[in-house]
Amino acid sequence: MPDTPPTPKLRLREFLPYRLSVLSNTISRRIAEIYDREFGLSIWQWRVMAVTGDAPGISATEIGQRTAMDKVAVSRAVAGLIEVGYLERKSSEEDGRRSKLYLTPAGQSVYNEIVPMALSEEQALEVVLTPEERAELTRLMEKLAGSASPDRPLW
Amino acid sequence: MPDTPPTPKLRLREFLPYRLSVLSNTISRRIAEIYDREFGLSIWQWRVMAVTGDAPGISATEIGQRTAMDKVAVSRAVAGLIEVGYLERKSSEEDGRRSKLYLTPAGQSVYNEIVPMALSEEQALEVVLTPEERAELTRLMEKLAGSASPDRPLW
DNA sequence: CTTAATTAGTTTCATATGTAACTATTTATC
DNA sequence: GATAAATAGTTACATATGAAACTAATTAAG
Repeated sequence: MPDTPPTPKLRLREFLPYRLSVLSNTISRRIAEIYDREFGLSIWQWRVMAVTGDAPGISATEIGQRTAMDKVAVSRAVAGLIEVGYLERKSSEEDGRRSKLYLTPAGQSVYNEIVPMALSEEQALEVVLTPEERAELTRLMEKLAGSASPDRPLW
Repeated sequence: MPDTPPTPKLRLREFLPYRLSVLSNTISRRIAEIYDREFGLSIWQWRVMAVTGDAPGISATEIGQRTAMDKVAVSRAVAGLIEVGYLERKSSEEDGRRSKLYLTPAGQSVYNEIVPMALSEEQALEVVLTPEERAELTRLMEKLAGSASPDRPLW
């Protein structure tokens, strides 16, 4: 009678998907708290502002591609930002389905404030790493990203 | 009249919190899909099973600490697992508030099946990294985790 | 002891999120 | 050029999640 193979050990704390998730959530929480407290923005709204500030006239679909958000999330974030007056929508001449998005002056001003804060948060986080380590981390994350979704766009 | 300082550039794709979030979500999604399809388990339920399998008799509060889940999430995951018959609750003799959790035979059997799958998913993911790179990634993530929450328990 | 403060865990309620269905417009096919 | 297929974006609905209130049991303080 054959033995049943013993169940291998798994310790959650050493399990990569778990460790990544906890780390990412810890960081996201911290940052979300700042955006919310300082500007009343959700992470999603902040992402939309970030890419719109970087590429004025961008469409909702493009925002989705650049932010890894699905179209419903983009739609909601955009609606909220228009509501509070940070974003403005113009419909595209060439394509009536599409709309082009722009920061309003108020939105631009929030953007100008939030970007340095975001960058300084990132730096505060990365301060424990040497420049070489940061580069290495990026490289390793890229490798993992490729492994996790081989069909992912290469940017 | 002083110039206003120019807004520094921020590209979301190069922003560490964003990159981490996208990577983590990509991986979590993939794995969640497997647990759900194969065993009808959510990520949270799987985490509870993982630590209960590793430490039978554990309490809900301890599960929360080990899985980075809040007590509401633990409570719900445990309730669901008891419902489907994978987990059993005994109340503690010493402390009437506390309850001790155990995998049922059915739960143990799912556990025995799921652990190898989880480990092999992890390996499939990490296959693009050399052992040295894996160690380095762990080290860098630990550093970041310490930076992100300096008060975090040291395990 | 008796009362207050703490802790374990659950329930409630309000909000966030994802999937699918929908509208409007554009592009492709015949 | 009419009709079908595809695309951009929104809406509706069902479920997930988090914060706060709650219950029950234990521990601390007087």
